[in-house]
Amino acid sequence: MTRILDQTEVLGFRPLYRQVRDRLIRNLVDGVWAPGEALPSEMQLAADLGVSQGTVRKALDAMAAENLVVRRQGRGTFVARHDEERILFQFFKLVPDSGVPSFPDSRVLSLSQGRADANERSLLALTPGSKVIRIKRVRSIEDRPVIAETISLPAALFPDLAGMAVPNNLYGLYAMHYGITIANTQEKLKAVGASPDDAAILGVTPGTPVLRIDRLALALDKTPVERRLSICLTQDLHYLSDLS
Amino acid sequence: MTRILDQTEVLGFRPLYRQVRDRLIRNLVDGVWAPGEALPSEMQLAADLGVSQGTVRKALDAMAAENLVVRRQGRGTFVARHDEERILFQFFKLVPDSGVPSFPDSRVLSLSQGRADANERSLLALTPGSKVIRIKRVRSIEDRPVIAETISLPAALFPDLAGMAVPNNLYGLYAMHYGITIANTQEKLKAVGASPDDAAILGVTPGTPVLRIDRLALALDKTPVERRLSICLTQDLHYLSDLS
DNA sequence: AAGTGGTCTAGACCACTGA
DNA sequence: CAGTGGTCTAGACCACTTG
Repeated sequence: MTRILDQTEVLGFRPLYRQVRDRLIRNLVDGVWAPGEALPSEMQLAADLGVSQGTVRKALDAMAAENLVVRRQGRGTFVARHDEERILFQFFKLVPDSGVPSFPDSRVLSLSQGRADANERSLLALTPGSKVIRIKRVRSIEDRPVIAETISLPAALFPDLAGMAVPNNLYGLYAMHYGITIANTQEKLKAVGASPDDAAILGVTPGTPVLRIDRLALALDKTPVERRLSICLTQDLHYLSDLS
Repeated sequence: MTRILDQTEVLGFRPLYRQVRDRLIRNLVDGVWAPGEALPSEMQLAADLGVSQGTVRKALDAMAAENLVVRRQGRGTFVARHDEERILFQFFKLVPDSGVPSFPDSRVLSLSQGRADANERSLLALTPGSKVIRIKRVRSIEDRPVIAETISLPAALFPDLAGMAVPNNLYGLYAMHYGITIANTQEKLKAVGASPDDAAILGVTPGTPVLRIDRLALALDKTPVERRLSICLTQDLHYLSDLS
């Protein structure tokens, strides 16, 4: 592998370690290294790319900060896996008022396919007429239904999904069967009254105050991949947000 | 200033750059450098502390990642200031559904002092009988009241606060007059129905779904400093949470 | 031009893991 | 024990700001 060149001319300046990082992320997107697999060692990568070990280190440290890889002293650098523990820690912010966070069970209510509506088109960057897969499910903690969830996926990205068993941990499915890694999510929260439908699903009266979480999930290359609308009962739960 | 010694013996290993970081944070807590002021240059600090420039750099980079200092190429490293722009970006997550975030105006409804209740004692780590200052205020965006807020402060940390004008930006006041820098906050969100009191303040009917944000703010040294209970109307606003 | 932080390199040594 | 990532150092050069 030959050395990457600086391109100081136009775009202002892109540091070498940035180029190394982008190149390694490209490899992740392309599935060169599978989730859970070890990357080559720093020395190896440095030799391959024609840069110093320190530069590779800086790129890998940045990727570790983005939760794309996990580094373990004495063992190596590994592609981050989308197992439940990681999802729980990274993306699932609803925790019981007293007690430890736990991954909720889920039961699928319906799975259908149709034309994307205006909202889905805008969020998922789809063209008019594009199809989306919609999954509606209810999630329970300690056997009590607490989340009614509607998930919209671009059908083009997920062929044959309709014929598969829908697992509890969807992000694991995206990674495993479609090679799509969710890297970022953006969530917009509001308090609203429960609609009759959602109220029925959750076993409360319509109009009950519920937390409405509108999540958009992006892949490694910033492509929008999933829109998820969650209606949450927060009687015994809260959404935990740490800022610093 | 003499070199800091490793203390590998007991606690397992504390890297040099960590010790440098802790030492610099100690200086921030002690007010050696005021907010907005420039720290000594990397070379200067390295000479003072008897370590290499690279080690100082790593410590400062870590502090920049924690938003404690701001580094500007060609100018220097500055103690982070608690001006409105920074607060807006760092701690204020409520944004209009369409449009740019803006800092809300606020009007104080009451300011009183009393014994901390059980909840305040537990959150603020106070002993029974400790006094707290309570501020109740309403905050408006574009002249519409959208947040009813109750703030509890340990009276011991904020002498004479009752006699001061309460500014819109409280964290600026804490920093300026009391030398207390808010470094982290933890927020717990729930959807609830508005109480009669809050409903009256916000101009809605009791029971209207509102977002309840229970915030605990910590100082640089992890001391709990402020508890803030915000009741928010989210008809035209949402709470924005970016995860990665 | 001088001074700052930012990048990149090279090399030594340390801490941790697993065979 | 060899191999990995983690720390620390020293030095060269680059990009940016200010005078």
